[in-house]
Amino acid sequence: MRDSTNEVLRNIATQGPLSRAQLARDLGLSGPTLTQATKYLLDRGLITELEQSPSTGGRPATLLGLVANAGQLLGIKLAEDHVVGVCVNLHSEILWKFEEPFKSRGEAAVKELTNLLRKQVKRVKGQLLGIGIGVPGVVSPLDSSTADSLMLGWTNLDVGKKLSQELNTPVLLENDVNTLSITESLYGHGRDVSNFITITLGRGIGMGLVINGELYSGSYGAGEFGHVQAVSPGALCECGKMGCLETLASSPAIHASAVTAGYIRPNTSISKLLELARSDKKIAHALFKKPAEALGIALGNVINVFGPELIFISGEGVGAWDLWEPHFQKSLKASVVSTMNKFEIEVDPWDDAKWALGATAIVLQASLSRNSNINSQSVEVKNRLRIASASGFSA
Amino acid sequence: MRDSTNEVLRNIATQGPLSRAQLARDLGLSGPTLTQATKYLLDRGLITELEQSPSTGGRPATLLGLVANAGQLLGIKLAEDHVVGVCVNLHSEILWKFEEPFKSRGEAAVKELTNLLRKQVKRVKGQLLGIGIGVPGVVSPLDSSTADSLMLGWTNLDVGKKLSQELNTPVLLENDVNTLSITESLYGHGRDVSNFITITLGRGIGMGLVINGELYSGSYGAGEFGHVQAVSPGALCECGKMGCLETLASSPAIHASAVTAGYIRPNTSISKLLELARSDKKIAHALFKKPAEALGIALGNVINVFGPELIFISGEGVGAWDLWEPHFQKSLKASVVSTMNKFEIEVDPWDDAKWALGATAIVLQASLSRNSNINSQSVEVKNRLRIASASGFSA
DNA sequence: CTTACTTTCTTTACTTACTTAAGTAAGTGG
DNA sequence: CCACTTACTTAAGTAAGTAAAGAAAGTAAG
Repeated sequence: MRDSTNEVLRNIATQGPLSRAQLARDLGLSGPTLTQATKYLLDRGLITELEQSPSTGGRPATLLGLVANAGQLLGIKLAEDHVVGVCVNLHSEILWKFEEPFKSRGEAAVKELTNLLRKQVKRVKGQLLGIGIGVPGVVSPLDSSTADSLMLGWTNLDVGKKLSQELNTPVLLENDVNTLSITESLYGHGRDVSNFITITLGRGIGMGLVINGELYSGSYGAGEFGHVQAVSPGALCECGKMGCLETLASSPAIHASAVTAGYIRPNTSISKLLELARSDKKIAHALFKKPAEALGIALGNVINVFGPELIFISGEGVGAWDLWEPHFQKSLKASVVSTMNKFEIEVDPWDDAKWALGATAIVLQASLSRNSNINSQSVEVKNRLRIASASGFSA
Repeated sequence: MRDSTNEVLRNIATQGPLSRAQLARDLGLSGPTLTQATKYLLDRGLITELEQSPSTGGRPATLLGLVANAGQLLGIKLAEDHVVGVCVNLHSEILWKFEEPFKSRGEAAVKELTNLLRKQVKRVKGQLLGIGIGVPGVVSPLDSSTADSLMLGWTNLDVGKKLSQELNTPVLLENDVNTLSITESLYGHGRDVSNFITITLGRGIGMGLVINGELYSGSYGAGEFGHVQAVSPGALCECGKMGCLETLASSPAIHASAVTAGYIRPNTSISKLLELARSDKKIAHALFKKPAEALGIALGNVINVFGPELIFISGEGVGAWDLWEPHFQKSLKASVVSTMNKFEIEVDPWDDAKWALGATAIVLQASLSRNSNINSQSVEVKNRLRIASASGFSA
């Protein structure tokens, strides 16, 4: 297959329906090359001709769009006690969702997950391209298979390989914040931005980095934003260090500080705590000023080094963003050097299914990306997309 | 010209003499392709056949090396009151050096620099590929021509274009810390490392980032490490913010704190100050503990986010590294998360000519890099290297 | 000193992935 | 109706790679 075919598919998938002429301009290719590439994709049923766009003085362009049912993807979000998942088509339209209890700790975890997913895989009608799993922890960038996660109680656990063998389907793991970053980079505002940062607030504080349009994974991992030192001397973090940002600004930390101050009892829920804070400005100030300032300074420092165009803020913690924002904005402004003060901030309302949706994006990314032939799983996903129509299932 | 030809030239330039067979293995190309590519480069006099490497059981390999005199480069380091420069051949051997007084402030600065460089350009025998200039400040990544520098008193000054027109030679500007990073990435320990960080200590505190083997310049610049917030509330920095790392750990800041403490008088030199600190442990402790700890924490936080393999520490300030190190190492260790604690640190002794040498590296980089066709200057440098032998000057 | 083997490099013939050139298709505006 | 524009197709050619085969230049063993 031609190099360009992949680029064409990628552009149609991410930008929506496009004409051949437009694709040629975007990709810097000649007309004939596009005729060739699109013929290949049309033959295989991956794309289809749609309506014509109105003429601009000459022959009107025929738009080409992705065939939604040429493939389906499963996206999973793992938590300590449950699993959320979605099945989507190539338009990233959710076909169905599921949520099941799951114990991530203990010997039987992988087996339980296997059985749970086997049920879901059976429900898929058509070509299943692969399963993407978002993990709250560190995933090896080499194989997208082994995971370390404090939250799940996993140390160097090769989940992906086992699942993939048992289910006979490509399985790709990725850090859950990174899946969110890829979603933004494929579909969100990050689509036409080459350098941006995603941060997530919640039980932990995470960061995903997109550099030159690609997810950055560092040499030994990246984006351990929750464990930058924010206060000195500070409290002991579960990572073993002192004064991490998480000890100050994670939701458990804020909850704990409210308990210590006597505003709530230890078993009061987070939502009750937020209600209380919204009803009493003094309490809001006492609970959120320090964390929000620490977050602003820490993020400002990353911006000074990284010079991004865009910052996404997400995670379950953004439900309380109104309480963070004033202090955060002030300290962020004060810590960023003036030449870099041009970035935009986008706060994304949090949604449980969105994370699972993000996990499907890593599979799609693998099938579309230029340089994702690193591991066997990605290659297999690509192959499945190519031969989709050959197996004769498509609508 | 083939895509591979550039890769071949790049590998020979950076790795030293190599055989065709070795290059084929390194680049993942077939024998015929290498025969073709090397024939092109040999015809043009850019490379030459050297001695044969001893046989390993078969036909011995013929080594191919860069022809030193196929091109020459000028590298300049600008300071507020003087200019240091070197002329090197393609082996990066220094042919001659110069140092001249120069007033960076005022209307006449560019004209003075032009005249000063014109003299040097005339001294070059052979093909001058281009002039690289390291600037203590921010250089626009778009054109490698306009510079902002507090230290030189320049705001948005388009130096490169004017010099290039007057001297009829490609001129590339780059931040001086970045030139150092490129030097490490081309010739130094950073050669086989894809993600590393360079920091410099001195009048300011700088940072260069190499990501995926390429210099990272951010969307609005990058590496403003001297202006991350290290202390709150902190002293006013010349950048207008409060509590920047530079207000604590730059050499003027340390000097000032020694004056305030009454150890020295305002006009005592830095070297006298270091003598004093080395003779009295208490003074060393009082002057260097806080800055070194702040540096350790700030760097640790960057490491947590970027996960690099290697850290270079350089700049005129490393002359006092023995005084920084103990406090620095301790706080760095304490702030980096355990999974990323695998990086190495290399402290580079500082040398005035090395910075100028670094400036030549950006020109060489432009002629060798895969994707440096962004601006006209880089393209011109490439052309000059290609047609070098055609003009019939070579040895 | 021949013979067998290894490794390096070159030549030839082919493939792939594009291109340019020329023409067809289908609209617009005078 | 006819010139003009824009979109797409067909045909032929080119650039840059590959694979296969062989020549060149060494080592190792009998």
